[in-house]
Amino acid sequence: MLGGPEAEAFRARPAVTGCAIILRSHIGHKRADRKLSANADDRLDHVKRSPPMCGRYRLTRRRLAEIEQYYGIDDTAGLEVCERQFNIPPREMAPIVLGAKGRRRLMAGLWSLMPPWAEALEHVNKVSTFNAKAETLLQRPSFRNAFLKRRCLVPAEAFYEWVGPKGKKQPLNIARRDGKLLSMAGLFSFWKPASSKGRPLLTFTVVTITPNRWMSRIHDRMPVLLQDDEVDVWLNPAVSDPDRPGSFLKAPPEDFLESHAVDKNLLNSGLIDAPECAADTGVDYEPLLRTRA
DNA sequence: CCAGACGTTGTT
DNA sequence: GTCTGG
DNA sequence: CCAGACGTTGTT
DNA sequence: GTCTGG
Repeated sequence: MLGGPEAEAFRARPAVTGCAIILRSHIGHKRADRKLSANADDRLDHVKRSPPMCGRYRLTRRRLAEIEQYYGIDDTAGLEVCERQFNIPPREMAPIVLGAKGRRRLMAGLWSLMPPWAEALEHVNKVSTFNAKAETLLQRPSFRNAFLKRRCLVPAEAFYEWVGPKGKKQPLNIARRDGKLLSMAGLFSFWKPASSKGRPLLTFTVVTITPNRWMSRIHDRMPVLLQDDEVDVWLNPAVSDPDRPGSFLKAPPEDFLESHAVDKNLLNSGLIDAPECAADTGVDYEPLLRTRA
């Protein structure tokens, strides 16, 4: 797997882009239909549209071999469309681990879950679906069936989180203390427009939970980070405790993670995808952390 | 019943 | 498709 | 997630 | 303020 042709394709991404660019050109192309829902949106004053958490992370190609080894991947597909590595934002393509039928596949997916009834990719510009709250997975039409039947892993070297007041936001790199890969709990779907005869688009979301004590200094949500022995259970719903399907949706141990400051000029815009995004700037962010109640 | 939403969490 | 709001 | 834009026409 | 783009 280490030096296979697909691995090569993954490393040497083509100059001419694939789906990602096509997707981007589709998303946001049509805006006329927003007028139709404007009145309805105005009435939803209890549903605020705001940025969710866990909205940026890192997964680099140089660790592909480790990814394959760590998850026991026996097949990879379409990874060349994953353009981002060091600074991956929502609605970009990124690799996820599917565990269907005992096989572990690493496939490129769009970071924003498309529900089956969505008519067009613009859906993800109207309804935020790149995070899903663990507490309400069974209640949300957008996530319920995916939670019951279509779970995945979202592998990450680190995720980024911001601390401090608006205008002075300081990004932090949050990773495992032991240096291993993070396994964020995810849900996936294969989506295509009703009229389309093309190949469906794989899409995914990252499940979030209330944070542990360590993480609560930084934020009031965190991604569900599966422990090594929870990965199989998550991927295979049939094995999950049927009475408490979400019993392993919990925050990790207090000593699981570590953090360091990263360059806000590189991270904040979302445009830059460079190796330096991971570098510790040495900035003292302690004063920016939340004071616990 | 029909119409319309369907989602996240920060900040003041 | 399924749920909520009216 | 944050940064940065924020617009129009017609027609079926 | 709210949406899109990356």
